[in-house]
Amino acid sequence: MSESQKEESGYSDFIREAVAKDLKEGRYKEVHTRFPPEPNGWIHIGHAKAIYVDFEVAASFGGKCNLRFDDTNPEKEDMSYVEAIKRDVKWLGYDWEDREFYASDYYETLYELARKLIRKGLAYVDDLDEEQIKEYRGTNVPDKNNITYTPPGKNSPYRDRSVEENLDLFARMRAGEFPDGSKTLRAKIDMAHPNLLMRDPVMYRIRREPHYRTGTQWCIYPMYDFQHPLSDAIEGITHSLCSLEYEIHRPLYEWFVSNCEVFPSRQIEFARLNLTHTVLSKRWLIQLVREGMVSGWDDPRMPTIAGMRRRGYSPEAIRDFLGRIGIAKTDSMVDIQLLEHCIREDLNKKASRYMAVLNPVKLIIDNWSEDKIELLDAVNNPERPEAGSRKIPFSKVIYIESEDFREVPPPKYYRLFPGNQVRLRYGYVITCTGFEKDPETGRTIAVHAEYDPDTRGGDAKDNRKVKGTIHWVSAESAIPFEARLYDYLFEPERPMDVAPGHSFMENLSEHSLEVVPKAFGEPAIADVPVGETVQFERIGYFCKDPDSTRDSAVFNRTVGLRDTWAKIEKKNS
RNA sequence: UGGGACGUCGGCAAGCGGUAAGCCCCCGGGUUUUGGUCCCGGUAUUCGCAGGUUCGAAUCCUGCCGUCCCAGCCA
Repeated sequence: MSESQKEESGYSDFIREAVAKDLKEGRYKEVHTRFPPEPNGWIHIGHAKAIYVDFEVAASFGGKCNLRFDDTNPEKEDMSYVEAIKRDVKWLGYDWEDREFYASDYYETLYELARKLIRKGLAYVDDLDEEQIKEYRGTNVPDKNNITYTPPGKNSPYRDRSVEENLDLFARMRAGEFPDGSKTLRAKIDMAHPNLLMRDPVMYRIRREPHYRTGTQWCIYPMYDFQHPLSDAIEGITHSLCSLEYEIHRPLYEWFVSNCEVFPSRQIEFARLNLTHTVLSKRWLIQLVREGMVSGWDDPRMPTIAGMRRRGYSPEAIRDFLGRIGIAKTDSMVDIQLLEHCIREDLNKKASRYMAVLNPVKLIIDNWSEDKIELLDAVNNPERPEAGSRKIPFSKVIYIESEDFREVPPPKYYRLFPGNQVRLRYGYVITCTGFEKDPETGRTIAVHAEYDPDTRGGDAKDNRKVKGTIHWVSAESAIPFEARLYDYLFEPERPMDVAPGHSFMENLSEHSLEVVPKAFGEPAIADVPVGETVQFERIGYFCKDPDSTRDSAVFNRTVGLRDTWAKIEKKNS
């Protein structure tokens, strides 16, 4: 949906509807959101949806969106992730201006707010260990095959310590007097609450782990539920948009807001993105990287922003996709074909056309003189005449795609076969006169044809119909390159649906990458810059990979062209 | 046998008491020097199910059923 349509149709999603209502009723005077990634991995298309929602909702109301690193777990976070996230958000087209924040910058304020809660008798230092906390919470009561959390929890014996003792203990926790895990600061809410998160949640834990930003300055770290609403408050966030799994955290979010008496941000939850044939969870992506199942975070098969960029996706196509899937509360699984449609649509308009042959077979034009080379005109982009044209050399021996020749044509095949006529794109109309086979393998090693001199450029002056047009590359000037043909990372639509005892790793596709070590391209491909996506006519879109060197190019297949012939052939078989 | 949410076409998703938008996929047909693009046409008598209210219900009420989330001192 375009911006103008959005305007016309009022607010197209429940979040904008709610925000508009808040503004109208005076609950907030402006809109201020935030994108709060944890710097513990590279961001993927699922985060892109959150970024899109956070930035675009704010923009719809003339508001701002902050970038805030939610870095309160020193064990997993580091600076390289911060840099990667910033680069990717920027690349997607979003600008947080000077509002780059870190939850770790709020540690001191957070600590003071925790003391405030202690003083109000709403927080206490607990000596229970991890196991005991779990036990006292009253969870883990199995029932048949289900699990029930019905039983109320029990109060910790340390729950009623005095304010003074709590203040003292908390200060000593900070000072490093107690070993890791020996004490926690807990909110005093209700151990019988039906919502488990409200059963005295942990606010601080002791962890002697250097933090990538604060170093060894702290040995106590705040937990998400305590830290997030307060970080939002510190930044004056009006709408704290997050995914559905935080719905159950909202009462806690509001408890901290009201008891700490801070700016009341409103948390609204929406469904996170799920995509077929891939996994969208940092935890699983990290596993793929660590176990070497992919070449890295930016492997073109990864649903990471960096992977998609390297694959050849454009930020425009990704944003278009994000706009089309909508924002709602229904758990959903979006067909990856919609993403592919978006990139094809974008690239169809933008990508320059070239000819390249992935699976070459020689075609010899017998009535063409031995050393004659002609330069022919080829249109750079039929969708954009202003993109101009280029010259491509034509000679006696050319390469064509082996699939474009059949000794015995299947029904409806209108490419090359003995006796048939076909047009060489931007070249001549030729007639197949024969072919040579390797006596040992039975494979076709060369095709013979004769050209019609009256068809230069591909136009048949008479009105004869030449149904087929095939691409080609002149052998004498062909530029060899490596093509990496990518396909879905996972075979099944839902890779996480695995039988008990099995891993999603078993669902990795065998043909997610097929390397063609020696494909041939027309001379002009040498000038394609790294990172640019082009179309190889009749094949698909390809992006020049950074692995390319001066004399050997690598092209990644972004996505193939729609292939109607493949469908017909499949139906006939 | 707890709590929180969600169920509209194969997949997303509008709809907000007045008689089921749109997009992707799929299937036909046309144009075409990419079997690409583009264009035209076809795809839910029905909204998880069952009742009820109403002149009128996907929209309101009641009850079922199904799916997801919550048992980190992760976020």
